[in-house]
Amino acid sequence: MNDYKVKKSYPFDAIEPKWQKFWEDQGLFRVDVDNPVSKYYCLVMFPYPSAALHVGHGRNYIIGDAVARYKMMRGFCVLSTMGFDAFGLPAENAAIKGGLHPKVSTLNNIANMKRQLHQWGCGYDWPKEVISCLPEYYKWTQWVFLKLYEKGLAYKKRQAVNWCPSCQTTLANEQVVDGSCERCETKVIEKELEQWFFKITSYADRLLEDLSLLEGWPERVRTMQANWIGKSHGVDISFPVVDEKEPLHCFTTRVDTIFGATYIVLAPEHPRLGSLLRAVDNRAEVERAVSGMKAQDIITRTSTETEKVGVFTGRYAINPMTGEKIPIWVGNYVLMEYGTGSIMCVPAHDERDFQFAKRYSLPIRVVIDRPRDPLDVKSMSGAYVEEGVMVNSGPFNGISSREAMEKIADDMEKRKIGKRTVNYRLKDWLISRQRYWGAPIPIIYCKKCGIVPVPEKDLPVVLPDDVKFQPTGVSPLKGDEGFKHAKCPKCKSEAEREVDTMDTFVDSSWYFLRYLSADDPKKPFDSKRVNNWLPVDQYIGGVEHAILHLLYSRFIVKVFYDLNLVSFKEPFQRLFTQGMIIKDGAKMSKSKGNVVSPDELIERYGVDTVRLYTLFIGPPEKDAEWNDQGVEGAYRFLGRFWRLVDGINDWNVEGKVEANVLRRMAHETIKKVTDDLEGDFHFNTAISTIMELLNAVYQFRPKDETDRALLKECAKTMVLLLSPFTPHICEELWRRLGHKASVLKESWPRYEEKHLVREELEIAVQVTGRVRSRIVVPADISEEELKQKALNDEKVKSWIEGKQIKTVIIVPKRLVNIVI
RNA sequence: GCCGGGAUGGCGGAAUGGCAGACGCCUGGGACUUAAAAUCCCAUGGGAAUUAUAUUCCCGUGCCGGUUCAAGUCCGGCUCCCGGCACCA
Repeated sequence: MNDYKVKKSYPFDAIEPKWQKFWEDQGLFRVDVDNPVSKYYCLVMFPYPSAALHVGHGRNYIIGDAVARYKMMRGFCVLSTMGFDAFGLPAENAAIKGGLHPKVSTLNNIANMKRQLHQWGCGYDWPKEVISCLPEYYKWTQWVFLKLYEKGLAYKKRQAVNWCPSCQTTLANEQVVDGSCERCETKVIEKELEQWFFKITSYADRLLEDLSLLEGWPERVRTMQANWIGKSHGVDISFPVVDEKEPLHCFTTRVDTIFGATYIVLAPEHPRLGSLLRAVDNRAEVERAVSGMKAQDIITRTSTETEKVGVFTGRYAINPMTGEKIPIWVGNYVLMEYGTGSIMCVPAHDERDFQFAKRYSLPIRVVIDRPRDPLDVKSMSGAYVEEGVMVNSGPFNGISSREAMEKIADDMEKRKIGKRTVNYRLKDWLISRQRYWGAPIPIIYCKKCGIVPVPEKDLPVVLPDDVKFQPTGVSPLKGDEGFKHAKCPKCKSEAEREVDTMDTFVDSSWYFLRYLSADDPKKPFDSKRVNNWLPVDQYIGGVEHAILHLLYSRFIVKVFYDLNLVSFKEPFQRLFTQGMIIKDGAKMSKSKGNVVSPDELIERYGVDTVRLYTLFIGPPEKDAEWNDQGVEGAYRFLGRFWRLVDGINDWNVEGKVEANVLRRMAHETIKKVTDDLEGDFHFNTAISTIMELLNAVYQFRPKDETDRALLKECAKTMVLLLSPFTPHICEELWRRLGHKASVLKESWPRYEEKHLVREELEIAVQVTGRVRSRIVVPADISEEELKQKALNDEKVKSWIEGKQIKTVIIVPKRLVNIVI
């Protein structure tokens, strides 16, 4: 920032705090949730408490606040709430590095964020605030766990995790850099831990089906969710194993290619592997290769770029359709998480299998052919994955592969060698975290009674404050004897607590219900209230949450629905995902050092300027580049606006704009702004239309009382239209225009159709698609007259002279195209 | 790699298949001023022709091709960039 003082265009520093206090004192954002009349639940994704908000964060809250204010003016009873997703890894990591206790730093951060939100003029029903790291909240997160446990939807199983042997801790995929721990660079290994899961897979079908109910969601988010769930139909085929009783199961979506299955590949983690290798001579060698594959991370393994590596187990299976003996391999590109962890390989018709077969010289057999251009194995450079005609497939030869898909499945089901199944890519939700700063999982392990849930009356299982944060990576809870010690709720004997905490996504999967009963000590939420208020009318947040958070929230709500706790199937009626704010080509973040602090900007220009620029910067669903000079433009506009409405402007221009044009523009502006707010929240175009209106007003010179009344009407309209975006200046100007009540209590301006009508239109005249002239015609001209007028235009004449006119296309109110 | 999205002047962006570049920024010029700031007005995609200084023409929406009277917009094939990928939230 330059050090000279800018002369203020208007006294924002005096008016902004004044109106913030006014809204707060008047309780304009407080809602009596038991008496909703035309309710509107406007929800912004609650944030993780970071040290200070930058202008990139601001976009989310400013959009939410603009929507809430607009809906209030439309007469809705708007509930707009705020809370904090306060558990999480960064606060704990900071504590380990010698920083403050997570509870202290988190609550400090929350206090600062609340100061900033207030400073931004964002109105919330603060008494309903929720903070997920406080026992009053996480007591009920634990209750959610118990409900899922009762329903059989929470279970324990062994699962491989990324483990750093030096830090003695679990790592997220993002903490693994090139196979090593990001902190100490030790090689990361796979380790199996007993962990808690939520059975989201049993809701896979409903989560997929009900996407069709979500018409108010962006199509891309629905597509991403559908792909994430990844439903596929196929056949589970039993392959008998030579010298074994138990067959191997392979799931395939391409049963039509079964006659071309020339080998089988197992995932390195496949449970049958140990027994299959028992009697194999080079067992040690094979196992070494297998552990090498396990060391690769998932992203590398599934990449088609990564070299497919494998090892032959020395064992064989039987292709149940051909009766052939086919080898069983282990390969890095097969994942235990998907399907059955073993695949039948058809190199001629699957790209990955093709690469693998080439590398290890495994047989390739074409079973689906292209009739026009038959395939030849010797010359194939890749797999043929399209449909075609069956060949080399015994009784199925000659029919189409599509038809064969059904016939072969029927045949296999009849002979009991295969079964049609549905498979999902979606995995169960792993909720265990070996960390301190999260809600403890309410489970007790008793030597006699086994796994015993903590009874509801004993909740919350309180997170002990007095723990040691050490850089060993071991969860502080694990070393806390006082916490670990518990009495079995059933038999009262000595027992141990679960020391893992829950994934923070559990906290955030139900918070929108808690807002309605934030201070209720007896229950997590009130069914009657949530049934009145939900689904959320408008949910607003970052597109980075398009899959996980939204899917988990949908899942938990469906579980509550099944428990008769709520009467709605989906939590969020409409979803808006806003884009990120970019600075110098990268996402704004503290670590990249490209953050723009709102505090300085607010001091210099006032918060309405920052809000206006944030909304004007671009279409809100797209990423946008922050530009400090653009802020200046927003500030200039507000100064112009202020001077006009406050009446101190004595512009001395000729009246270029006529009264009837100005009136029409005013009504067009109301229509455009309203349409933008009712549609996709394109604040940028709404604001630019208001700017055009202001520019026109500056070109208008009132001549008489009628003109002055029109001018005043325009001023009033602009104050109301801008008030959701820049509420402080508008609240102030509204008073100066002589009104007593808050703009929020005012109703949204209406436009009149009769004022939108134009008397004359400018029509473009094209000659074979190129604009050659423009003509002004009466708005009610007939097509024939228009055509004649176009043909007789001087400029047009010179282009069509001596040419034959093929046809004339007329687009009403827009153009005439003369095709020669 | 897989899934989703994007690419338009010097910059952010605007455009129901129908006049590309609204609005804002930057820049240049002018008015006001002792001067500056602020403010107000005008110009502003690139190239060319004419000097009649107003107008005309040509080229332009990441790249290659197609459909159409007409394509930033639709179709096919690429390139590059961004988000998510299950322990960041």
